[in-house]
This record gives sequence, C-alpha cells and structure tokens, in this order.
Amino acid sequence: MKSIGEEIQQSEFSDVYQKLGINILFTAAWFGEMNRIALKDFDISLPQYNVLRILRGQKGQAISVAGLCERMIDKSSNASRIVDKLETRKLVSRRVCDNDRRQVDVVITEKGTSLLEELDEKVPTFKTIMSKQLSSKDAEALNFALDQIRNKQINK
Amino acid sequence: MKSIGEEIQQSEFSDVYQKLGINILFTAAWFGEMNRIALKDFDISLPQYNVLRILRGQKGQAISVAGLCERMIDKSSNASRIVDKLETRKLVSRRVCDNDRRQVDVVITEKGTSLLEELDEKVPTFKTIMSKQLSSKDAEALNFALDQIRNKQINK
DNA sequence: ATACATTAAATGTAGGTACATATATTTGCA
DNA sequence: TGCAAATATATGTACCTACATTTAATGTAT
Repeated sequence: MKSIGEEIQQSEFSDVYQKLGINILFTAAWFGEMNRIALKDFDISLPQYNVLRILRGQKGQAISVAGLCERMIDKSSNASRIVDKLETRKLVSRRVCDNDRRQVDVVITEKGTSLLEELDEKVPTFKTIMSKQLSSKDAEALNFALDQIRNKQINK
Repeated sequence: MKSIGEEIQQSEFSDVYQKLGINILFTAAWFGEMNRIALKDFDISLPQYNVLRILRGQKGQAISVAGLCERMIDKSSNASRIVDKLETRKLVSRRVCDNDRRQVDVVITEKGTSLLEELDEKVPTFKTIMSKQLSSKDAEALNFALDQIRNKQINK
C-alpha cells in the first residue's frame, strides 16, 4: 500500500497533523483524477459535470446562478461561465427570472439529462471507490472528524 | 457546528460514502482557502508557495523540474511555468544541469528563503488548524483510513 | 418619487490545470 | 557508429479559479 509519504516522496512530516492535511489534499486530488478519467471521452469538464448534477438534483425546478454557487464545493468557481459553456452545448437553458429580473433561472435540458444518464454508468461513485476498503461505520467516523476539523474553535 | 450537508445546502446524500467523498473534497477546498487568505498580501499564489517550500526542503541541493512534479500534490500542475513565475521574481534560479543537459536544476534564492521566512509567520500550519479539534491519535487513525481509501483493492 | 445602497449576474485579467505537441538531449541497440 | 526510442523540459490551447469591476434591477430612506 502506498502511504501519503511515498506518494509525494516525503519521508518525514513535522507532525501527524501536517501529514493529515497533506493526506486530505492528496486524496481530494486523487478523487478528482478518477472523475476526470471517467469524463475524458465525453468532452465535459468536472465543474461542468458537477453543475449538471446539481441541476438534476433540482428535479425540474429552476435555480439561480447564485444558488448554483452555494451548492458547489468550490465556492469561488465562476458558475456564470460554466453555465455559458453548458448552454452553448444545449445541455442547460437559461432564462431571466420573472419575479426578479436580475436573476437568471437555469434548468437542465433533455439533452443534459440524457448525457448525465450516460455518464452515470461511467463515473465511479464514492461508494464503489471506498466501500471495499472502509466500513460504513468508519466512514461515518471520518465524516464526523472532518466536520469537526472545519469547526475552528478559535477562542478555546 | 456546520456539517458538510449545511455547507453545500444538500440535505440528503445517497449514502455515507458519497457524503464522505464530498466532505473530503470540501475540506481540501477549505484548507486551500485558508492558505490563500494568508498568502493574499504577499502576491504569491498557493502553487508558487508550495514549490518554494519543496525547494527549501532540499536544503540547498538542486532539484529538477520533474523532481518538483513528483513532490507536488497536484501531479498535473505545470511546474515549468510555475518556476517561470518564481524566476521572474528572482525567488528561485534555474540552471541547465551539467550531467544531463536536458534537465534543469532549480534552487531557491536568498530572496526566496527570506520570503518564506516571512510567510512562515503568517500561514497557519495544519497543526494549528486541526490540533484543537482532533487528538493526535484520531489524526493518526484518519491518516491510516485515507491511505486505505486510496489503496483500491480491485480484485477482492 | 428620487437618490443611494444593495444585489445578481456578467465580464476582464492574471495565474493555474489538463493535456497534446514540440524541441533538445540522452540512451540503447543493431 | 548511427539511428530510433526514451526522457526532460518547454510551449500551445481550452477551460478553470480568484478576484476586481461593470451593468442592470431592486430595495430603502428621505
């Protein structure tokens, strides 16, 4: 098994937290790579794929560009331009919102939905990636630990 | 405490592994954001900072561009152009290797070293970020679990 | 009702990633 | 030796992120 130290050729870490931080970053990059490999033949980028999945999750209901941003993992990604690209390929459609004409409602098209269905068969789920090496109980413990980590308790 | 579900406005995950995958990606993005905030006033990007730290870790010894790539978390980042930017600012220097003239030896300069020393005081370590919320024993367990996750046991 | 602040989205720019290709050097083998 | 394959780096391109600015619509206070 390749430990994080072997992956990035680093024999020593200053402490176990340093190692953990790098391990989390590296594992995230590794997930990204797996997804990109799966998407490669479909001429769609990972952010575009993620936006399409958020839109599908809306079950037909429109969502604003700001709403998309909130649901994206990478908060500072530019949803506006990602939607541009998707619209060019007619995978989503965009319409000025009637109630608030500053907003733009985005919905996934038929074409977008059927592309996603095709992709579902190719893109590995996190379950298929992890369930063999990790019990669901361990996964829950990890989820708890990660939520804790992000809960900076500054005044303590 | 904000759980991953609240962070990305997603109330339900298909399973605990899906939640964990997204949690890892989100936590990695959160680390990146913290670092960027610290680097903001120094006009240096996160990849540039990471390359400088790898060079410092060499303790004066030169490293090739390929050597840099191996040590970087994001394997497909373009070390050549990152070194370009650093060289422009005279934070590193580059010299064709005598033994193998295809290779380029990269070393950190005095200026680069002193910039890093300045940054050390500003950039939070993973230990300061995590040690209050996570015991070192838990951190070790997480390290083990993450190494396991990346160890795809396909034929099992 | 008008003026000013706020909000939503789009756009400009610099630096980065992903990936294909080009260029120069070295290696290996007939 | 000569020449193809391999290797190290650089470069070109499309899309992306980070961040500042712009444009248009809405909210709000007087």
